[in-house]
Amino acid sequence: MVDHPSSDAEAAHAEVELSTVRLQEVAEAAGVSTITVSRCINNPARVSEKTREHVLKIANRMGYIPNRLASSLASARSMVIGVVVPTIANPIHGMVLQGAADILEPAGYQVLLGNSHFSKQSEFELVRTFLGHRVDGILLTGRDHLEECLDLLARSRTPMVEMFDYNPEPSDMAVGSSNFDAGASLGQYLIARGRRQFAYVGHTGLDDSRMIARLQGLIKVCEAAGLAPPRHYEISSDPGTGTGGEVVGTILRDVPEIDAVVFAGHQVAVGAIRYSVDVGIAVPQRLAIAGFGDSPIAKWITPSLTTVRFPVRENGIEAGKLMLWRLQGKQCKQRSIRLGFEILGRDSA
Amino acid sequence: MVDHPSSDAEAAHAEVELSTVRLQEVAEAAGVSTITVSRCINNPARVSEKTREHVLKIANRMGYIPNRLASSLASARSMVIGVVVPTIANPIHGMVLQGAADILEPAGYQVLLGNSHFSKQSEFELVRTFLGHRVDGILLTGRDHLEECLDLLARSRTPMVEMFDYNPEPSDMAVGSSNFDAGASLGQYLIARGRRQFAYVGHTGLDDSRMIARLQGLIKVCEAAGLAPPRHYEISSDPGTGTGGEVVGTILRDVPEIDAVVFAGHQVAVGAIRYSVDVGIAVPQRLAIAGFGDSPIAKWITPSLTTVRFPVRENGIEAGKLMLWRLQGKQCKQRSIRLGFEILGRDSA
DNA sequence: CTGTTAGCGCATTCAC
DNA sequence: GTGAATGCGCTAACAG
Repeated sequence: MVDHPSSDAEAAHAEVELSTVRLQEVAEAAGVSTITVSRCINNPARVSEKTREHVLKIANRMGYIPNRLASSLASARSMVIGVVVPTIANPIHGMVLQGAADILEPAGYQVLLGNSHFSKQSEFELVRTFLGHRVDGILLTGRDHLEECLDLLARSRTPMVEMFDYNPEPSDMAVGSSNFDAGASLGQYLIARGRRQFAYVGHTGLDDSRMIARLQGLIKVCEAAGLAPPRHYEISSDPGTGTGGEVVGTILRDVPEIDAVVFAGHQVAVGAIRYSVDVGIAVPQRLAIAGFGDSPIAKWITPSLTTVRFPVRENGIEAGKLMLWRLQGKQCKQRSIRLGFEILGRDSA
Repeated sequence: MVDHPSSDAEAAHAEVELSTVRLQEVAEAAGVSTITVSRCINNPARVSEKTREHVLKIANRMGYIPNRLASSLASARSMVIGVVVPTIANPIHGMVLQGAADILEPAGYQVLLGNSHFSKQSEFELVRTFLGHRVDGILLTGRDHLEECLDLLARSRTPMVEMFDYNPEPSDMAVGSSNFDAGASLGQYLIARGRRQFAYVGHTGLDDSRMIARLQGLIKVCEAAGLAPPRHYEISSDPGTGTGGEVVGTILRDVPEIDAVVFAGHQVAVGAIRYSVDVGIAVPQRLAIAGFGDSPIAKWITPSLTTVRFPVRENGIEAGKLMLWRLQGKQCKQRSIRLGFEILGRDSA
């Protein structure tokens, strides 16, 4: 082994070294300028086929991995999209995220993840962090955000999509089903089947406007039908764990006239069915139980859960598409996409 | 309004402008050097309390958001951790991810997400992408990876944790339960309860070593007990959808002697229970059904599913902790953490 | 405790 | 089709 300063020949063998090969080293090894190497990777059309092949072969052999930090800094495009979900432990949001990632990743974008834990304040801080990373776009869950957060977003001119709730006048873009309408439809369904006295069970401490919108829809149809407004209960269990169904016991003890309980989610509704069966509350004869959101368990529990199905994955997909359109300058399409929902009338109500 | 070139006074009012305030502008407005502002943010202890307060107040008022691309480039630390999961639509991996994020985010790290879709090749490409982003660490799912992938990881000297499978000799770090042992234990449990002829149902086209390890554990105990090895079936349904349970019909038609079916997952196992009940296969009298992984549905279906519970969220948490330790230079702890599992003997087997 | 100098690795803008 | 100069915004290392 001769001990000489690094030469082109050596550089070409650097594949066994650290993957800290720089653009410049590739350029030297290939006998071209740095910008040519850059173009071979980002703008192949603007380089002759011959040089391109030559350069790419060398880059490959050297194990060159472009430094996207430097690239993003210089070009002001990070190819990263920040996504804020309340939690990924809940499969619903996992699927939204999956939908968005399935659109964005093939387009060359990476997803930077943030969990708001259902807190608008945390959401705001995540947005700040994302802007620090100079993300090219941001996906938020729901339509209810801190004003400062929307302000910041607007001033930074970062494209933003609100997912999972219909919003006809989004601050930027939005996609989702109307949770108000979903609540109203479910209420109508129950009323049509003879229910007269409702309870609604939400979750304490969660900044989740969707759950509130569902209740408001329910309230509206109660009013319209001349019924008493639903009694509002809140439980502190984490939605998604499926615990907290025992609340139906409390409800019936409080207000025995109640003949229908609507849960803000579906997991807890299933838990409530299970609890009711265990303690001998006849579902649906004595008590109707319904929820929002669907899953295999909702279908397979006995009695099966009457619930509202939302096109979950589509939310992420459409949000991703909206974002891509904007990023590619095609601002032609609508800014707000309304998705539907479906009342799944099963055995529990 | 006077039209004059930007002055310090104006800069201090820039909060209504774009959030493209630079460190230098803050420095000028505060009458200090850029490095001092930098230190106020990243190393407050090395600045006098007086200047710090002064500078931070101004930075705040100007709506300054540090550019982490530039920061990362200059400091060679991105404060980003790349995480590869097969899919986030599956709550199991969602919870692992959640556990990891819950540890990493409070420590100031952001999670860059990648979906491998159960493909080792995709995993490799994601790792490349992550390295391009100069992530400070990488979390992978499972212990089976492309050799080139591990090579690249090692050469880049990027800390890495393999999650969700026990690996006594990880290429870097690892955390998880032994899926082999889990398969063996479940097998023993079933054998002890009189089962003699097994079938195992996996999923086609998935690079998932965990599912294979479970089968191998099962094979071992069958051998040890002098039983025929389990018949191996594969279904093409996406695990997590819960579809594909009809396979038990095929199995019993093929090999009527089979008295126990073990599913690689739990969703499909529940689907199989549901199917069996529907078509009149007596569970567990005629056929035992068991799976891996737990969820409310597994407990609430009738008959309830005998399955193996893994400490899912702990996987993510411990992986996050291992990563943090490494990142903070505390290499004292073990490189591999073994988590346990629990056979949940319920009604289906 | 604070400032100066010198990059980090790449892409943009203009030349040729 | 290719290259040279310049800067993206920040921090490391050293100086004072």
